[in-house]
Amino acid sequence: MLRLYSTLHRAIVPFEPRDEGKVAIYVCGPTVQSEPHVGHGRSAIAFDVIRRYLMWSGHEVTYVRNVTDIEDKIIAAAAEADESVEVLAERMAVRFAAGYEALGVLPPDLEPKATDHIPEIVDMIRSLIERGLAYPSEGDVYFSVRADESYGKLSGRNPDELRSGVRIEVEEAKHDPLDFALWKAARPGEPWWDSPWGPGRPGWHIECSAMAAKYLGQDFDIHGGGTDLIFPHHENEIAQSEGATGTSFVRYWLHNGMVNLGGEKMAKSTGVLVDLASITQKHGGRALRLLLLRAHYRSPIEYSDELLAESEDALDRLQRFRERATPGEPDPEAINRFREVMEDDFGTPLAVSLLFDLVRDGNRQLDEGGDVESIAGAVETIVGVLGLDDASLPVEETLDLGDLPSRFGLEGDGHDVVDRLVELRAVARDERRFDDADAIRDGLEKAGVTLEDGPDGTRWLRK
RNA sequence: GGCGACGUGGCCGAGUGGUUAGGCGCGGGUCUGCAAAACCCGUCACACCGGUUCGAUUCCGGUCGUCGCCUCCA
Repeated sequence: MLRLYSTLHRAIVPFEPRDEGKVAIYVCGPTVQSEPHVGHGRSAIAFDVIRRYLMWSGHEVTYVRNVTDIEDKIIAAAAEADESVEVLAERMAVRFAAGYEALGVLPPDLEPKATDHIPEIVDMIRSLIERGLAYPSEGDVYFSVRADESYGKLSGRNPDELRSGVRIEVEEAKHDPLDFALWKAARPGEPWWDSPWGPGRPGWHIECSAMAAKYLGQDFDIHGGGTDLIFPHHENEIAQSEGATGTSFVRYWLHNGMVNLGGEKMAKSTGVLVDLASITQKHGGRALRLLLLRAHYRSPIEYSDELLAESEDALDRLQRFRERATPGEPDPEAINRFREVMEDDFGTPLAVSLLFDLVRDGNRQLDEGGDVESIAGAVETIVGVLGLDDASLPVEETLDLGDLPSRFGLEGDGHDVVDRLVELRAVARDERRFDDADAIRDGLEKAGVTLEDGPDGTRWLRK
């Protein structure tokens, strides 16, 4: 029985989907205003693993992740880059897609864009006005927070205690400082759409409510996003969706923890961030994926280059075992254990621990000449559900072998030359010319290539 | 100020009322021509102060500290 932590329940609760055997998931995707950073990767990976586990454990999953392609920040970024909002949004959407792919994040079943859903958004706003929960004002439309009795139930905030009034700009047409915009009147030079309230564009919260309703209906199973979205974004989504329909919006709210850098939250706005593409290119997506899965998805996690390097080493250990073992039918005991830790709020740290336990057991048995098909099979299963294989490897850089090839009568610095050098070293060792053999090994080591001698010959890997 | 999370060994990071997390690093050993890899052994852990208990790192209370949200944010 799957149990998961729901922010709304504030506890780990049994998971009971709306429809038996099916799971409908909506995860807040990016606002495509700039390049993705590690924090975006963490959220994507957290919910990707949740999705993969649910699929693997026999659920039919519908996974929706939106793209917010109209927003104040995008408009500002487009103005600064001297290009249209559409072009900038599309350019960044492509960057996000590349980042997700490098991390092995499965493409969503549906990836709706805000700008493709203006009619749905307008309809929802209209319903809110009809129900007395929203009001037009000077071309804007606002949600009336005071009219919503249950407002604050997700974030635990009491409207009377919110200090929102402090920073309200004078020109805003709100009746109450707590109210938030559903529709914003068009300003000169900005994209706009027609509406019953005049030309304008949607507010930031309403798109998710409208798109989730369209593709997943009401009372769907899981809504995900970062903890930084709990308030106000998800609180407002609940207010809008339940206000417009009078029915429950979402059954379980899941939130991933933030990625910190030097103890501070990674964020575009503060400039405290590490660009995702720079990491995936140089180190591959797998190492970062493993790094992130070693912590529970709800915990804050620290990022540093040292920690990434550590994960790379751990990944090497895993890969070496997988190369020397032939997988067969997975060991049922290991699979049960895996299921157990994952059913407990998606315990990937324990799953990773289990993975390395299997690696050690497997290596030991291989050393003793035993059979490890079932262990290797379990490893493959876990690797698959964690999505480690689908993440990218580092981009192969050219090697700098120096004068090593020429010293042994070879040319070039490609991988074929490395293969030839390894062969020459084997000959030298057979002839007990260890000076030559060690010269090749040391030279390769200097170029970042490590040799490992095994019973089936020598293999090399880049370090 | 309000809401919430958290303080674990050299570092990261799980977990538990009394018994091995795991990874990385470090020390020793086996193997190896020497290494690397692999395996084995080891490496004074649970912020502080009270309380409950036969027994607490694990439960309760307090203190100190860190982080997130309260404004756009994964």
